Amino acid sequence: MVEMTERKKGILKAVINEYILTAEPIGSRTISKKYELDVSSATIRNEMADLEELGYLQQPHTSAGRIPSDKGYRFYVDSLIDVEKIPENFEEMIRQKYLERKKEVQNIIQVTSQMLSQLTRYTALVASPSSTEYYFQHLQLVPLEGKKIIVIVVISSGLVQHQTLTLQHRPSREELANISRLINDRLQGLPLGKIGSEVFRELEKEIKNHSIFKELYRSLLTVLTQEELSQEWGKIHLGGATNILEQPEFSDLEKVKVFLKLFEQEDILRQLLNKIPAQGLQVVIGRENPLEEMKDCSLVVADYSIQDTRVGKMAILGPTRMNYPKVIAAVNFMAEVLSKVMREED
Amino acid sequence: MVEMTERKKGILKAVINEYILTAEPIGSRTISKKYELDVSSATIRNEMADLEELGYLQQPHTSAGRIPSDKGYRFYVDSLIDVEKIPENFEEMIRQKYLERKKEVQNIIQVTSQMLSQLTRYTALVASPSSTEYYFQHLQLVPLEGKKIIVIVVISSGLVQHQTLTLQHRPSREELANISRLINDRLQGLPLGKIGSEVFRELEKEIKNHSIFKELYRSLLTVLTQEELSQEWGKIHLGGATNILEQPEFSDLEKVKVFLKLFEQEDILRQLLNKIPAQGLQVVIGRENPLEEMKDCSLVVADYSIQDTRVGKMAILGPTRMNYPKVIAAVNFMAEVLSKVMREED
DNA sequence: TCTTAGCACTCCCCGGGCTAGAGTGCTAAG
DNA sequence: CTTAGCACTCTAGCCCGGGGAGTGCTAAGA
Repeated sequence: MVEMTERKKGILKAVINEYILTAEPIGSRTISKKYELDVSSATIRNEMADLEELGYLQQPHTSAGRIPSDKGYRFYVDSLIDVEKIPENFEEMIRQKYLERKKEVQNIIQVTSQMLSQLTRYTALVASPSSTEYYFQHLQLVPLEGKKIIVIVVISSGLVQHQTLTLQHRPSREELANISRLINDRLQGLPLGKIGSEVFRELEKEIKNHSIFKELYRSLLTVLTQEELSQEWGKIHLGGATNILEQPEFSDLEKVKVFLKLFEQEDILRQLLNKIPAQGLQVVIGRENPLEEMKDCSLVVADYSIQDTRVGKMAILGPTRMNYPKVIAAVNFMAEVLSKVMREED
Repeated sequence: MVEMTERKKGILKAVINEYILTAEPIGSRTISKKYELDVSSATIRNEMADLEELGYLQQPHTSAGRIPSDKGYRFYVDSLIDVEKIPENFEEMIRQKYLERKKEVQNIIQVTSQMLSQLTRYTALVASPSSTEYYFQHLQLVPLEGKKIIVIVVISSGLVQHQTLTLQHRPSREELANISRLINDRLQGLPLGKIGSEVFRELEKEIKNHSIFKELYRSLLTVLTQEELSQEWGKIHLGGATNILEQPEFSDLEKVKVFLKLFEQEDILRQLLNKIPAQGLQVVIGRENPLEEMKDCSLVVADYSIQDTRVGKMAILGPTRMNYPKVIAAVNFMAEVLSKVMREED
């Protein structure tokens, strides 16, 4: 019966570190030379054969070096990894980047995805905040030409949703002012999740004399309902989508196609992130992934918060042979910085 | 001295049509067989040699068939092409698609790029309206928590720009109402192009007692200045970016990389479209292209209008060997439909 | 003078076979 | 238990030659 020993762990770690760098199968000679383990290549060979038997390593073919298996990576991530440190001054630099853009949520998210992909050289996915924790702040009805009005809803932390609407007749300014005052009084401060048809029914009683309300109703509901909001909110920003092309494992055009097609379908990406129960930091390796297409990929996911409430996720997508120490550090770091920045926003 | 004849034109057209279909060099036999020109392959060979001398065709190497040169495509597009017809019922289908989404400008543009890429199986670029022809409609200042307010500007045809702003002190509701009324009175109906620092200076005199104005000033200017607006307005929507991968000329991964990188840089795409003086429909072939990277590509560009004013452009990007009859028809068609839909919006 | 059949020639593509090199597993000795 | 040595295996890269597609030229026919 083969068992795990400290030396085996050292060798496994060495193999994975080396493989992360080179993307080539690693032979016993390389290990015994580069890492001072003070044993000969023959010994390493024996140990590697054991590690293969244990399922941590595998051979692409006889007479080639070893590469890590998913199980090997898993063990590495769980027990062997030395997470990198992010240089002190990076936070300042990134804050600078945030300041350069208007402090709008969508911009912040976009900057985040860019930074994350630059930091890691992989592809970053960042989901904008999507949460029942948002609350209604202000409704504004602005008349346009003719019978059209624009419905603007301001939600906490500066999120704005708007929609144009054509009414049956041209509304007067007072009419609009009245109705928006009524609605504002009733809804102000309510969490979006609690705004349902009951609230509207109550409202309808109060303002049933305004025929506009019925027309507004549908519009408001769509603007406020999560599904509609999620168009903008759960929105996934991709950063460095083409970075994945730089990885040697994607030198095959067919594979690349599959991925880029995936990237074009936002809803799939959204589902992907949602399926992963990120609390803190989570690493999903190879076939652990919910999508078959991603069997050669890993995801490093973290969530970020506004005021201690988890509202969104971010992830790095890269090949299974990913620089985990670096990526884990980067994702952790960005999640923290983003959470801080979001808090300051409020 | 070799001269162009009707028969040469026929052969050139046949070669290009065939090459568009197969992406392989075309031999004389193929032409004499598939197209009933009633001459033997030997005659075709002579004619093709002439066409090569004239610069319309070229040979990848001796003893291969001919492929069209940029000049050949140019002649084809200018003089030989039979533009395809778009089926009658397509317009209805596309209108349906428009209706499915909220009738917001950004959504309309997105749908347009999707449709265009589906229609052609190439990559579509659609620039959102960007124009001095837009005019100011309404300003709204909404207080958020603390010292923050949100500045919302509604521009003609329902475009909305907004930005959050932190003031020196917490503003009162009346203060905000007053100042926005003053600004609205002054700016209402002004074309954005005419809103410059002079207007603001005048305004400043009127409302100098409101200390808020100075703080607002910068914010308003950025919201209203084109450069800032162009963030959203000149915004390029890509449709079917990965379609370009389906083309055999992009089976080389290096080429693909160049393109996908390009697609990630919106400003470059914007410049690209701006450099092309699209009035009606324009075809840019191969090296005629302003970007070196695109020497193997063609662009078919058209502009679209709102109320007879050209406000934006759309384009199809594909390999030089592109199905011009189809693409030209599609771009023309979508530009027209979009112009119609935009008009109905107002 | 233009067209066409015939033919020799050119060049690419593709598959087979061969070699060099890297890495292994096994054995036997330290 | 470790290690040196060795035979073995497998791949990547290279060269080579044949088949095929297509050409240009020539000379004969309309």
